[in-house]
Amino acid sequence: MGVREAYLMNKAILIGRLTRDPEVRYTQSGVAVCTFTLAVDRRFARRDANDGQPTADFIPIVAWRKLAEICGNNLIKGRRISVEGRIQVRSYEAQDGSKRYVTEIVADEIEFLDSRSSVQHEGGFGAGAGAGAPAPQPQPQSKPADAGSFGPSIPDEEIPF
Amino acid sequence: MGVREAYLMNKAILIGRLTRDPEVRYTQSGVAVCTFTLAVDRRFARRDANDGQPTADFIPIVAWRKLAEICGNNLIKGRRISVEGRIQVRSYEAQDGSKRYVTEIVADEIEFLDSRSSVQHEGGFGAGAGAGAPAPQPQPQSKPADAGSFGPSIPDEEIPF
Amino acid sequence: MGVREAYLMNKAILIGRLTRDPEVRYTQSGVAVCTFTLAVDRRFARRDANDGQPTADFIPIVAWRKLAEICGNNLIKGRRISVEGRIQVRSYEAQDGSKRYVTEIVADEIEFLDSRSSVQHEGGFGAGAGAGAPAPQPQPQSKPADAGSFGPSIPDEEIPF
Amino acid sequence: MGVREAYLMNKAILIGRLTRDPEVRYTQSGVAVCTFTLAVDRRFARRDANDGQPTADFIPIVAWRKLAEICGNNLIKGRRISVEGRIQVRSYEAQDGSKRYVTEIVADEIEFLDSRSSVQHEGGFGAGAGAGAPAPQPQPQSKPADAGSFGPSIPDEEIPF
DNA sequence: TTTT
DNA sequence: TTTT
Repeated sequence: MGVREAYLMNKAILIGRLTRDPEVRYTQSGVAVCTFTLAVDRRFARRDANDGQPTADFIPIVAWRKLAEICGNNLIKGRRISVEGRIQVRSYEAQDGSKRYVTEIVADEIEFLDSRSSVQHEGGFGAGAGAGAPAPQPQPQSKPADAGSFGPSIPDEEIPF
Repeated sequence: MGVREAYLMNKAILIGRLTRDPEVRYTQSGVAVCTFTLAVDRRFARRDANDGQPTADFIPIVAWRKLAEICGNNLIKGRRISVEGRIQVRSYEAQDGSKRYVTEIVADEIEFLDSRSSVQHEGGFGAGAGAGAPAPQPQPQSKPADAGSFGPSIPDEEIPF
Repeated sequence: MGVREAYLMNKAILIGRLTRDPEVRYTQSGVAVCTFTLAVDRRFARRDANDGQPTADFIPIVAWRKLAEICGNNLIKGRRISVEGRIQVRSYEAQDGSKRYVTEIVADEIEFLDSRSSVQHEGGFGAGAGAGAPAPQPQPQSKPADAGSFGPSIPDEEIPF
Repeated sequence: MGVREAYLMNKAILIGRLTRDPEVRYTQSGVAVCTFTLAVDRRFARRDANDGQPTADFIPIVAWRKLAEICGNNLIKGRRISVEGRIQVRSYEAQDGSKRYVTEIVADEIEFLDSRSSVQHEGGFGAGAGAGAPAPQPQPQSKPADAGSFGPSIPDEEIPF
C-alpha cells in the first residue's frame, strides 16, 4: 500500500482581449458551453517591427454552464478580460487519420476589465457599427437558439465537474 | 494621443511528471532549447473508470538557454517538477497547406520536486536500472552533440528575450 | 465621466504545513470560521546554518463557511496543504491605543496534499495515537460547541461575500 | 533515510496603486531596498456604503537590488502596477518586549501598468505640479544620498538571494 | 498614514 | 507559539 501522494497543479492566469464575439452552444443534455479566443500581447514584442514575428498569443478559452451564459451575454469582440482556469489538451483524429491536438483554457473565473461602453468608445470593433447600420446585437444566442448546428456534436463527457 | 493602457498577463503554473526524458537541441547560433512533455493529472478523473476519458493533460514544455541545459542534465522520465511560464501559441503550415497550431509553455522557472533517487526508487523507469547493470546515463546530450539533426531547424527568431 | 477602469488583483498561492491543529469558531450569526497557521519553508534557507535566520514563513490562514468546516474536520497539525486565496490586511487598536496590523490569507480553495494516514504514519503528532489508546478524535468541534469563548467576538461584518 | 519530498510554494500576484512615493534605502553593504505600500481594492466592497468597512487592502511591498532602483526611479504615488513575489513574515521585538509581526511581499517582478503621464494627467498627485512651480523631482534618492538615516539599520542578513 |  |  503506502502513502498516496499525487500532487498536481494546473493553473493559467491570463489578461487579454477577445478577438471576436463569443459563441455559445449547448450539449445534448442542454449544458451551455461558450468559446472564444483571447489575444494576449507578448511582453517584448515590437508591434512596429514588421518582422513577421507574432506580437500576441491567441489562446482558445472554454467556459461551461452558468459562466458560459454570462460570457455569452456580456462579452464582445475587443473587450478586455482576465481568465483563470486550467490548461486542457484534447486529441482527436483528423480526416486523414492523423492525431491532432487542441489546447484550450477551461475557465474557472472570468472578470470583465473594461466596461462594455468603453470598448465601443475605443472603437475596438468595426463591422456593423458604421453609420446608418442597424443597431448591433452583440448578445449572442442566449438560450437554445441554433444550438442545433454545433451543440449536439458536443459530447456530454466533455463537461467538466 | 491619450493614455496607453496595454495590460496583459500570461502565466501558467503547473505541477506534473515528465512523460519521457527531455530533449536538448541547439539553434543555429548555438542557443540551447530543451523540450519535454508534462503529464498533469486531472483533478477529478477516475483513473479506474476505464471510460475512455483522459485522466491527465499532456502539456508540452520548452525551456531556453541555461534553463534548457539544467533541465537536460537533471530531468528524467517520471520526475515530478513544477513549471512556471507563459502559454505560447505558434502556427505553422502543414504539408497539405493547412494551418496548424502548437501550444506550449515557455518555462521561466522549473523546480525539481522529488530527488532523482526517489524517482528511481519508485520504479518510475526500468531499463538499465537493474543491479549489475552499467551506470545509467540519463543525461541527454549536454552540449553540441547531435545538434545537427533538429537543432539547425530551430530558427533563431523563436528565441525569447 | 469616462471609462471606469478599476482593475485589481489579489491572489496568493501557498503550499506548506499546518503548525497546529486548526481552530473552528462561529460568528454571532452562526457562520463558521477556521483559522490556522501555515509554515512555508523558504526556498534557499539553510536549515542547518543555525545562524538565527528564519527558515520558514508562518502565514495565518482564514477559511469561512463550508470550507471552514471541512478544514476543521480534516486538517491536523503537520498536514501539507495548498491554499489559494487573497491577502487581507486588517487593523485594530491595541490596548495601548496604537494601531496594529494583521495580515492573513482568506482562503478560496484548499487542497489536502497528503492523506491523513500518511501524516500519522510519519509521526506528525503523538498524543492519543498509541496502541490501545481510544480512537483519536481529531475532528474539532463540528458545530456550535464552545463557540462561546471566542466565537461571539467575531463580528459579522468580517464575513466575506 | 528515504525520499526527501519537501515541496513548498509561496506566490503572490497583486495589482493595485501606490499609496505614496516609494522609498529607497541602502543596507550597510550598499544594497538597494525599495519599500512602498500597494492599495488593492477589495472586489465586492461598496465604497459608497460608508459603513466603516475597509474598501482596500494596504499591502507592504519590498524590492531589492536593481529592481529597487528601477522602482525608486519610476514609481510614484497613485501609479498602478502589478507585483509578483512571495509573502514574507518577519518578527521583531517591540519596545515593550512583546513580539510583533510584519508581513510584506518581497517582489520578484513588477510591471508598470499605466504611463507616468497618465497618472499625472489623471490628477493622481497635486503638490508641486502647478504652473510656475519648479520641475517636480519625483525620483527619490537614486544612490547613497540619505542612506545614512535608515539604511544602516537594514541588516545585510535580510537580503534575499 | 493610505491608492483611483 | 510554530510545520517536515
